Formats: sequence, C-alpha cells, structure tokens
Amino acid sequence: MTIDPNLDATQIRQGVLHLSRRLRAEKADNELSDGQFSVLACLYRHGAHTLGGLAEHERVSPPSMNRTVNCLEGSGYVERAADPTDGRRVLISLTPEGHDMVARTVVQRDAWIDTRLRDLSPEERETLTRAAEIMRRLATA
Amino acid sequence: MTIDPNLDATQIRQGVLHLSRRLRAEKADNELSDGQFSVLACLYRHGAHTLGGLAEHERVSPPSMNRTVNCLEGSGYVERAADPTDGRRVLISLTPEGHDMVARTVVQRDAWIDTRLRDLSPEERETLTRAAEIMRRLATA
DNA sequence: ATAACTCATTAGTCTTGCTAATGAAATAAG
DNA sequence: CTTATTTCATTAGCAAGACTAATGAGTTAT
Repeated sequence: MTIDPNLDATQIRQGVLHLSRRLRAEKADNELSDGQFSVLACLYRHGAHTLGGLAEHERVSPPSMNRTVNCLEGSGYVERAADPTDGRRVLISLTPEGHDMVARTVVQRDAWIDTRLRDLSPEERETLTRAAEIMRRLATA
Repeated sequence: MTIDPNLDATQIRQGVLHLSRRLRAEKADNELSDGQFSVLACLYRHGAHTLGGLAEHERVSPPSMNRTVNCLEGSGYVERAADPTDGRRVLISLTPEGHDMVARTVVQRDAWIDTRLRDLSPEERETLTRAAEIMRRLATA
C-alpha cells in the first residue's frame, strides 16, 4: 500500500470531514451527546437491538452501552424489554419520543442541506448527489 | 425555510455522515478520543492557540479544554507556554510528537481514501473531487 | 489606587470510555 | 438429571470530558 496519497484524496477527506462536522451540530435535542444520538440513530434505522448488539454496533463495551442506555431511558427516548426468546437478553427500542426526536433531527439536517443546495447550480447539485452514492459505497467497503 | 427536504439532501446527508464515520476510525493513535484528536488537528492546521481559543474553537468550556489539554500534555502531544504578550494567557502548541502523530493520521486517512479511489472509474473519481470542493464550501457557509 | 474585566485553573457533579467481577439464563457434557 | 461452561446484562472502580461555580492572577479602565 502506498504511503503517498494524492491531492484528490486530501480534498475528499477535508470536504467530507468538514461538512460532517458541521452537519453533526444539527440536532433536535442539543443535550444529547454524539454517542447517545448515534445509538438512537441506529435504533431508528435498524429497529430494536439487544444491549450487546448495540455495544457491538457502536464499538463500545457492554457496560459502557448499559450506561448510555440508562441515560437514554432516563430521558424517555428508549425502553428496555426482556427478549422473549432468551431470558438473558434485553431488547432496547425507541419510545415514540425517541423516534420523534431522531426524525426531527433527520429533517433538520436534510433541511440544512436542502437550503444550501438552492445556492448551487444544477450541475453542482447533481455532482453532490452522484458523489453521495459513491460515498455510501466507499463507507461500506 | 421549508421543512420538506428532498431525496437529494437525504442522500447527501447519509453519504457524508457514513463516510466520515468510517474515516474518523482511522487514527495513528487509537488511544486518543475524538475530542483529543480534534484539538490536535486544530493546532496542526492553524498553529498554536490560547487555551481559551481552543475552547471556543471546539465549542467547549475552558475548564473542559483545560482537562483535555492536561491529558494531551501528559501524552507528550502538546506543550504549554506563557503568552509573551499577556501574562494571563497560556499558549498551547503541538510537540514534534504531536505534529508527527497528526501527520501520520492525515496520511493514513488519505491513503484509505486513495486505496478505494482506485476501484472507481475516472468519472466517479472526478465526481468525488468536484463534490469535495463543493462540500468544503457548504461547510463554511 | 481601586474597580472591573479577562484568563486559566480547581472543585464538584454527571456521563461515558475502559476492565474486573458478579449473578442469572442458556447450552453442552457426563 | 446434575454439573461445567458459555453467554448476557449489570455493577463497581477508575480516568477522561462535558457542565457550572468559585478562585486567584494579570490586565485594563477609571
């Protein structure tokens, strides 16, 4: 593997990281940490998870995730339920409030982008949309 | 402002956030938290800052930044120096080790992108590079 | 000289990352 | 069926990072 990245890669890294940092500031509840929101987003996108599954998905230890879930439960955004298929497991799912809060954040972020897309030319807009698809592919590679 | 984002915005949000999340996992020192690395990156990009300046840039309180800087100083990545123009201020700057670590991370991230760019067509590659420039603009708007 | 402001630091609290330990439930082995 | 092992969530202890409140030193204004 080469250690000599070219300018394209540098430009792309900067563009992606800067824009993402800006986007991540757009949240419907600014009291939530990034980690907390990430858990909610995962549940929103993929549905209920076991606590261990969440820990694995977020790449943290189960005790850490238990801590995070405790706070989210306290905020009324998630609830715990016993897994009917395995008495050791705990299923975590979004409450209606949690679902609503994530949805509002998604809308807020999309609106943020949408507003700024209006200042772009149709070509620039299409460039971004095309790039988005490519980025999605890269992220899962 | 409309509350009805369209599909373009959604695609862009997902592409950017997913790819950035993947990129942020590439670090030369995996013991560093995102917040710690962000401070180092700021110093790398803009040079020495006052502690208060760093706090403002990272949008945290000065005591929080003091804590973070304490850890980074302990890791040998930053050093404190009195500001010659104002006896109250503390200037934070990268040590050679800190500078080296950030540089290695930048290289690592660019290499990660570069490797994957090779699997793209020239058109796709150009799309991404063009998009990067647009994203940089959006992020600063 | 004094008052007001600026700056970094400490203390206390809560959250989140870790590892170690624990107990309950499930599975495998005898 | 009993016992041993594995799986899972939870608690405890520690360190780091977010906050606010308080403090002391340095600077500026009056």
